[in-house]
Amino acid sequence: MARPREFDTDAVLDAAMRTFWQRGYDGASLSDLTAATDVGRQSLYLAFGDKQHLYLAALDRYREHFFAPLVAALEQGADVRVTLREALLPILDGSCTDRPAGCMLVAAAADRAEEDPQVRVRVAVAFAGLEEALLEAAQRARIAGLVAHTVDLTGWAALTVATVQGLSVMAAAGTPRATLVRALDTALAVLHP
Amino acid sequence: MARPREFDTDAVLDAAMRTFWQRGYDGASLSDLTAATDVGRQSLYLAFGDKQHLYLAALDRYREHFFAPLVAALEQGADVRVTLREALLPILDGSCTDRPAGCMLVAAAADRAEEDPQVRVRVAVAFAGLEEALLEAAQRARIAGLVAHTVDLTGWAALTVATVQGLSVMAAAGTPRATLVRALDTALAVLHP
DNA sequence: CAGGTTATGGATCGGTCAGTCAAGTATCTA
DNA sequence: TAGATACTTGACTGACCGATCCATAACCTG
Repeated sequence: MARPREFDTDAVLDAAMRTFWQRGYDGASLSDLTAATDVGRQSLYLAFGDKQHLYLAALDRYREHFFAPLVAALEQGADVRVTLREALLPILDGSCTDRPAGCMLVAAAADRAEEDPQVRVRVAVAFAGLEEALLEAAQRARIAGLVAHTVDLTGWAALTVATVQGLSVMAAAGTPRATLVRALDTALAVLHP
Repeated sequence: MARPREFDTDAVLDAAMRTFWQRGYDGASLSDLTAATDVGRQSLYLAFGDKQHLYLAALDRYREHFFAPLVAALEQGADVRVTLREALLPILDGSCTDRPAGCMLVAAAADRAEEDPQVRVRVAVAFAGLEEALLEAAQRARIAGLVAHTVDLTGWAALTVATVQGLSVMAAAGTPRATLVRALDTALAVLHP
């Protein structure tokens, strides 16, 4: 060992994540990243490799901190409608000032998946996991009599994932909150018995 | 008058539209655009102004040629489910080789709306129009007894727009066709009486 | 045909990008 | 304390970006 790092890797990764989340991959320049992290160019390169790998690490951190908890809550048997609504409302409006609008994984799908296969895989795996968790949670709710028997739950899970993705894009694009919330509530109301 | 243009403005705009559609605003460099249109740099600038205005013109052309026909079909009383399905299926898979995957207006929302207010307005107006057309078409279908009385049509219209946007993003990101079609069909099935 | 006007194509501009290099500095181990 | 090791800093590289300049070519009008 020799001279230790002057920065905290987790904090730097968090700042980088928010920069990518807000501005996208191309929109976040190395200058933006060094400014946001308060870490020099070369130190970033030594610690994380190139820009692509820093982005992948930031995306993994996003999944771990913001996406996985939603999936975990669904898997642990939380109420589908309550869980989804609580998880998504902060995404939909700009009122949540501690984070950028929209879902970073959806943004990654929109502006990075086509060019970077590793991003494509991460996005696909994440949303496949969400869809599966939604399906199983809805099936449990049906057994408990909380969901109508006329709803095709497989289709509903796919529909809900697509809706969440659409809501995320339009939230980041500035669509009025009311429209987004109405769409979300309808998707949840479909389940009503 | 003096020397006339050597190129057809419509054809050039069409090529530029497809280039922006496929690669996004930042991803489409002027070199890409001159290559795709087979028109020189300076000629593009004289004919369309700068890159931003060329993009706006391309976006308007997209709306006119690909988006407006869907809205018009809905307004003219075509069957909601059939019209939506026919319009969206070509977007969802890569099998439609005559155009890039996904909806250009959704792509514009994702990667350009935040920076360009004119793009934001165009996106908002277009999807507000789609939502209104969907609502009115569903209301007419309900009167004709083709739609269940238990569905909140206002919410369904908002939900469907969000779903379409989500499908578009994930189609462009390479999500398997089957998942996308299932989500679309479920959104349409919600209307069933 | 002459004069004016516009389109074209190539060279080039300043600026920014991701990424690298090298010199200096701080810390650990022996 | 000496030397090895690793981090930091800032200047720098080549490539590409959007945009502009300019000389030339093509066309219309009078």
